[in-house]
Amino acid sequence: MPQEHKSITATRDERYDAQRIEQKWAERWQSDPSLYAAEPNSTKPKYYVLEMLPYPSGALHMGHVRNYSIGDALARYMWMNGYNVLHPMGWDSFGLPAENAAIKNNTPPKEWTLSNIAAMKVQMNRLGFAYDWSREVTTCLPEYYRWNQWFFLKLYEQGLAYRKKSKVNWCPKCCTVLANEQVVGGNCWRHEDTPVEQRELEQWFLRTTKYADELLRGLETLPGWPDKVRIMQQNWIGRSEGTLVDFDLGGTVGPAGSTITVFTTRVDTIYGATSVQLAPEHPIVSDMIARDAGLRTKVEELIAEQRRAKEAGDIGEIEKHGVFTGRYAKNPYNGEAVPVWVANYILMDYGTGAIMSVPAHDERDYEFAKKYKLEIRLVILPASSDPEETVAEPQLPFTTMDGILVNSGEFSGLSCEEAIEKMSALAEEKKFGKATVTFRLKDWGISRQRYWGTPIPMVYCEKDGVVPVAEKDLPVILPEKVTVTLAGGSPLQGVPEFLNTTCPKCGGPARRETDTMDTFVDSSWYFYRYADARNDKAPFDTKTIAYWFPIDQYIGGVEHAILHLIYSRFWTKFMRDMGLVNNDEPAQRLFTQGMVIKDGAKMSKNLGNVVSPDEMVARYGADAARLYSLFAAPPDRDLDWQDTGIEGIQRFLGRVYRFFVRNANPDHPEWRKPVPAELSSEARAIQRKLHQTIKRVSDDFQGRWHFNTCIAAIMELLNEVYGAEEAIASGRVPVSLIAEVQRGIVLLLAPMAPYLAHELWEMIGERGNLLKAPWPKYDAALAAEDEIEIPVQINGKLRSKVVVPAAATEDQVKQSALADEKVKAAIAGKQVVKNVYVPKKLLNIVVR
RNA sequence: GCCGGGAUGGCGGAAUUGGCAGACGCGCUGGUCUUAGGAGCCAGUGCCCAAAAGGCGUGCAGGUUCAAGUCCUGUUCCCGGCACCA
Repeated sequence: MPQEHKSITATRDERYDAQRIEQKWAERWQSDPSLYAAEPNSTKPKYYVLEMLPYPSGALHMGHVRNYSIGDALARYMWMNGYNVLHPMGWDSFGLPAENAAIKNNTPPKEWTLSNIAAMKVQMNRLGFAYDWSREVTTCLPEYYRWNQWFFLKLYEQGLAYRKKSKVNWCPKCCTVLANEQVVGGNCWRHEDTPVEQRELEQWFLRTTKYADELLRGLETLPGWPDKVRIMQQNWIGRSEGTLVDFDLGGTVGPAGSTITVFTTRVDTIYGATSVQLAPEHPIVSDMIARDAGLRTKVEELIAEQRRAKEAGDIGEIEKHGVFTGRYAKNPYNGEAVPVWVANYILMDYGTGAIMSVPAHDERDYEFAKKYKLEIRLVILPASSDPEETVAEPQLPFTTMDGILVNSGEFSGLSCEEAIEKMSALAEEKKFGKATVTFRLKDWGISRQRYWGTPIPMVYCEKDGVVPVAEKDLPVILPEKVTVTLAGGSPLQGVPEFLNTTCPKCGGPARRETDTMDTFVDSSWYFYRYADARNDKAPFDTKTIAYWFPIDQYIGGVEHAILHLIYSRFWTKFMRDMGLVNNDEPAQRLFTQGMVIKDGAKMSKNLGNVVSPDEMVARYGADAARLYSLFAAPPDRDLDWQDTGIEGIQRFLGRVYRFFVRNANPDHPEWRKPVPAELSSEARAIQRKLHQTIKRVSDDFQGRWHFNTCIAAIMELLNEVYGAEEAIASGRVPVSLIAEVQRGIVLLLAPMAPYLAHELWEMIGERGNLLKAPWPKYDAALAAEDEIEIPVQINGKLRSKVVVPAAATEDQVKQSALADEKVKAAIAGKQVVKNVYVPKKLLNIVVR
């Protein structure tokens, strides 16, 4: 036996040299920039596959390799299936790290960024990703960011961009404000150990809340998005239906008026309201403390407590404190005057910053009332199926909606749901309130007190106030000679030639806005620019967008589930309303790949478990690195990187290579002949496995995207032909079949290991472009088994297996089973109660 | 607290619809070729038992079913998101 396999022993010539092969093809591919270009006027169906663009930090990490390997496999697969594929790449190249590098190394941010881009582009090309670089987008260049400014002007015209003074999140490390979405558990999203401070600043906001409802409803039109992401966005938008109710204070307190409007989702419990609770920062509280020094001290304490809790990220666990203001407010439903309190658990930025407190039917109010000995009044009793039955007093607080109103005047006896409807209607009728909808989603604060970003195209004129820059004067160029520091305000304030300008309206002296835009503005629409990347008249041409959009498949990390993906959806809706695009949503399908981890933890410099893509490519080759990142786990799950795992993949690629070296014979007269219908059983087994493999790989590409099982299937096929090597060597397998198998392997491997696939394609004498070679089709008849093995269970336990022809009937299977020695022994002396036969799957004999 | 996701050999993972648990790969063991093997090739490898026969096995406890990793009830732990949201 060992002798027979002598020929499989590797010789020097058969060695798989990834570096040699990959260098050769990388050169060829780069010499033809049109290779991966999308066709402008194509009759083919379009397919837009997009991976999230990287921040040019200087080097790709394994998460990028994984993300882009998935996208590239899909793009290549779609090319092979005859689609006109758009597969672009770009650089999310504004942002703080460039400024930090500038401070540290005294390198201008632009220089640092562009050299990083150049380096990462080399990495991407070395990995063999098939991008249409003619559409490359670099967000930090004026050709791109001028359109950010243009969009800003459009938003401003429509009242969707506005300036307001408000409490904002401030990261002391970034020295800039952050959007709500960029605050993670009270900390900065980039500095996970840095608590965000609250500062009062005048800032530019985009009115994302205008689309709150549509952003929420739109999620239902996105079945191609992961449930997880949709649920996260749903929670983030936080729609809540409720009622606004005015409580009259009886006499004006100050500029904020004499009415406290509360928001409640449970107006049905209002007869149980025994106090009104105000957020410490409520304007009416400001009025009250203006005339009451004692109250002021206490309220300031509450504000401080609230601020501390917010900054520590545990506002949810704040110990409830409050203070009675000495005032009373009238409940418009029953005319009762209830005490007005200020409490540290009431948030100014949700609802109206004021609530009615119903201790009997709300956990928080209950806790507060217990502490301050406020009245607890039961107004809802649990619903009983039997109206005659006297209901026991429920355990307090009783918060479910499953109840009946009591002690609630004319509304007593109604169910909670009925009551909410009728009571809201009454409020509206009597003009002391109305049904309303509140959202958790806030407007997007986009001002950043940083240098390396898009200048906001506004000027401040002493005479005309806030004036937008004229469209024709765009772009407002970001100056390059700037001293970047991380102290006090935007570095642009220190650049007089930028700062000082003239008013677009009156021509008089004016000052430019020195804040720059959040970099999430850049990434909110970059994928539209790809479709028409060199347009200098408009951000893009609407007709071109209509052809390419929506994106067919977007692929990226789940960490963007809220931030980038909600802003992008907002931007699409605003552009649609402008008439710039026709689609309601940017991407039809979204795929979020799992993280790459090592030794059970996220890769990080601190842990020293970082795997470098460059090192992997140098040691194992790009194909191995790509294939392993597809093989080690299904793409939606986290991937545990194992160095021995990639070695296994490299071994597999070597086995493939050697099989081809030994058996490729394109000059053989039979190489291109059809495979004969009559085959030896050995040859037939290979043919069957080939067709089964084509089916399995195709199914996975179409459906679940479990590339790990695709690759496993190809490995099985290879193992099959290795097992038949002796039959091949001695001519019992027709050359035409070997040719078919080799063509099949190359085609199946082409999307995932393009370098080796191209090399082998050439080796087997193919001259056509593999990138667009048709994806192989399987023949169901050839994939079908002639004989199948049927497991035989006795009472549900596996006892034997019988081999029967694939077409065997139930009776035939039973007969062979009953003839089987093991089965006979197992049922000897017992009575067969019944047989369960699952065609082609299993036979279970139930005995007693 | 609420909302997702997960738990399968020594490891990564497979089992797409309730039908042979552990495909494929890693690791390990043995063999072979070799001056050598850290290359290649072949074989074995869930656990228990000396082996066979057999038994046990998909976080845990129950249940449904001829049949459960898969369905139902309860429960533990891990990961992610949200969190006095009124």
